[in-house]
Amino acid sequence: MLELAILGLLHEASMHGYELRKQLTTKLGAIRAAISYGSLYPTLRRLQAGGWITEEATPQGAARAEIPPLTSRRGRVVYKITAEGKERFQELLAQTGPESYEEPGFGIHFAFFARTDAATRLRILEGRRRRVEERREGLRDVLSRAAERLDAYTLELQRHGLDACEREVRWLEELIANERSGRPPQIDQANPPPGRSSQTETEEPR
Amino acid sequence: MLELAILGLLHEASMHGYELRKQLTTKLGAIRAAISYGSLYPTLRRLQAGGWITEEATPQGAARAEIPPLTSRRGRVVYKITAEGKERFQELLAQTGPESYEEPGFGIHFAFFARTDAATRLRILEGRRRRVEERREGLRDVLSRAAERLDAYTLELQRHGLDACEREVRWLEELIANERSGRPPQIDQANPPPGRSSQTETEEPR
DNA sequence: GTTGCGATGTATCGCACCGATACATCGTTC
DNA sequence: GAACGATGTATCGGTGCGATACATCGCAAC
Repeated sequence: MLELAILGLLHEASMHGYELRKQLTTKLGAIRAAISYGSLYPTLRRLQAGGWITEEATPQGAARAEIPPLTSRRGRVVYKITAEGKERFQELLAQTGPESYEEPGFGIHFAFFARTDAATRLRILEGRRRRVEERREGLRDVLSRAAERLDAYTLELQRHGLDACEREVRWLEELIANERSGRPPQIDQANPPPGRSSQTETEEPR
Repeated sequence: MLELAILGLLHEASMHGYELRKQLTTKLGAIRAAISYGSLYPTLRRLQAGGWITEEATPQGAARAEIPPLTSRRGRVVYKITAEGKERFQELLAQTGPESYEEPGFGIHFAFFARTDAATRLRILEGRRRRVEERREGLRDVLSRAAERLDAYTLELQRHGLDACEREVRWLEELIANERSGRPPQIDQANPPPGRSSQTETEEPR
């Protein structure tokens, strides 16, 4: 799941790990607190091993290779998505399985909807809705035959959960209606979304 | 975290794994879909190793030890909490750290509030509120200086997350007010919560 | 002036938990 | 009689997290 998010961000611009984490935190702030380095770096390693991303030369140029003997001088490592990585990103984007309907998978997919085709968007939104409805029904069941002798606090928790489910279903309904009406939010102000086609082709080094 | 939940349920009654999972699913249904066996059994193993729980004899009595040669005849294994386990449960219940303010820790603690002392309840509720408020502020920041050039879908996600935060803070406020007024939900109908002090002292075997 | 602190930055380790899978029994339905 | 779904125990690989370590830089306090 993290792979999708990282490829998505690196698709927009090359970055080093620290920056990546910050961007992930704001982009996915609604669905998870903060990405741990214990997840980030191993995932970067994995992506690198798969050939989806590569290391770029550091801003200081050759400096990094020059001073390995003492203190090892670890410079910032800038990661860049490869052509295969872009393909992989598209593949992951279009992939809809059960994990696209659960958190955090749903949230991550949703965060990249601007680069997802309309059919996939709809499939994911409907899949998610179904899931949340099931969850909602489960909670309703427990609450109705509350003979389940659950204490008041536990019941309160279920009530709050049920409320959240109902709210999310309504939210999803709205989004689905928007999608169907062919009026998705897409670009509202002035946001050329992924490609940044104009200007510099290569990232300026500092 | 699972340890707390399992000890809590076994505190109420001895059970085998399958039943435990079902009960966990309904008790914690509001905060997580279903507990995986890949979590449950290792945790039971861990609890057993720590001496917090023990295996009870299976209903069929000696049958289990008799027929190991062929087909190994795996019977149901009933787990029972020990005296040390009850102590451990109290200890975990009273323990308030950062993980008691995050999901899923918060939800699990909350689910056992009926057996938590009032001071701890209040501390957890306030800690949680603080956390959610921080999260809310973070989302507000991102949304206000939306110059963060996030696309419309990502913004919609943040908006939904912000809404959920605001709602939860209000919910927590209410709960905290209730706690302070000394009128916690506790036992509303007729639910003698943990001890089941009357009737059978030893669990009747089927 | 140095000292100490917070931000930037890379990285690993152990652990908790999940999803998939395997295997076995039992009762009911066709 | 066999096919299926519920009950039941258990493991395996993988993902992600929290804690921790280490290093640099700029700036504010003393």
